[in-house]
Amino acid sequence: APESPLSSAEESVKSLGEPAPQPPAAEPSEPSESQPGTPLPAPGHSGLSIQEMVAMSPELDTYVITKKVKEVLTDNNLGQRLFGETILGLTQGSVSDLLARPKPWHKLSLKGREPFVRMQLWLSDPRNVEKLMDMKRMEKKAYMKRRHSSVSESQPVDSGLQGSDFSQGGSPQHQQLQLKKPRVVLAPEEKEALKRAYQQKPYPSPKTIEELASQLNLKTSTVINWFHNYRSRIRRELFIEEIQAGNQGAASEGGSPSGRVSKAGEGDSCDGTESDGTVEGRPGGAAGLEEYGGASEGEGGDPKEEGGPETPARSPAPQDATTSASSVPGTSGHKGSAIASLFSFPESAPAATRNPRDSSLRKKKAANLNNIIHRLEKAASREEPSEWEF
DNA sequence: TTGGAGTCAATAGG
DNA sequence: CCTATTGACTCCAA
Repeated sequence: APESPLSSAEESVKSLGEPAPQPPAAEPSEPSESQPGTPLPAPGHSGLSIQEMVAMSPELDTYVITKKVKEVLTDNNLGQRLFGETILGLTQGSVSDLLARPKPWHKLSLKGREPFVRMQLWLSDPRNVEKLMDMKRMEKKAYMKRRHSSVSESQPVDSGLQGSDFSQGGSPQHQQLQLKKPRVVLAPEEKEALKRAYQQKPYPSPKTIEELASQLNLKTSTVINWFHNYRSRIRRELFIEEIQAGNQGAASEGGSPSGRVSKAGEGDSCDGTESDGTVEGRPGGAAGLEEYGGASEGEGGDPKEEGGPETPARSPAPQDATTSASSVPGTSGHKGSAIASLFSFPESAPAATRNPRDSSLRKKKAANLNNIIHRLEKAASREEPSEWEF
């Protein structure tokens, strides 16, 4: 068997500065980066680059796509690493995240949509699994080979120094100095404290951050990063609930028990001691305490409905969950233009009516509200307040 | 500069 | 091995 003639390029991606050639045995050390150079070298056939396809891609149902991908991968014992590296050009962790918490299409940036377009393309490739399995075999073969040579090398019970083995490729990486930054791991209590601080003030001032840092004995940058990450991840959970809400009737064929994404939990603000009773099950009704710490207040509390910070109204076109057959239906009139496969979700849209928001997630929305408030205050204190257009 | 979006990559569990 | 989590980084836009 020759080998995979597949879109080859697919992986030659990242060419520059990447240790792509083979699984790193020795670390490539410094992460430096040369410039991106060719962003996406893997257009595959049919001319246009992925970016172009992303640009003209119709709205895709990220939830359905990831669901399908997960199914195919697990059914065939293909790992996220392999899939990510060869098909998406992403690392395992990123793939895991993407598959577990896909953001709705309309909330994704152009860049963020790329992986989904690639997934859709992959799903519509009749030989996708076959190709990946080939890759898998090739990797194993390479691994075996490598292992062998190294074994034979270490066999000689020589005395003396252990010659550092050179990973071929001859990068000069020398001693890495173990200055590899140990990776901060926040203790559960520290996280608790930070979460508590977040509930009071999702957007702490530099001063507050400094205080938190010193109180918790953390670097300022760590606290800053934590807030960035936490906000970002909270936001994402909101998106997910949004998707699930819209994608109710998911009764696909036998199989996926559709894992609940709920996680919730969170201790309440005041005093740590998780008073939490046995809140079992669902994202149960959380007490929606939403008082923002200090700062302004005295709102003329009108129970106003909160409006999403953005995208006032949208019509995600609820796709039917059970999207069968990935292959492109009749559409294929033309010489396999890859784009066609992006339009493979013909089914008419059931156009369901948005049902009232579910309960729960109150807390999260509160944080979101804080977000808005924060911006308003910020705007107010700055230059001419005049227009608060939203 | 600040915040958001995407990712990476180390690491914790299976 | 594999997958999930998560602190840190890179890019970008305002």
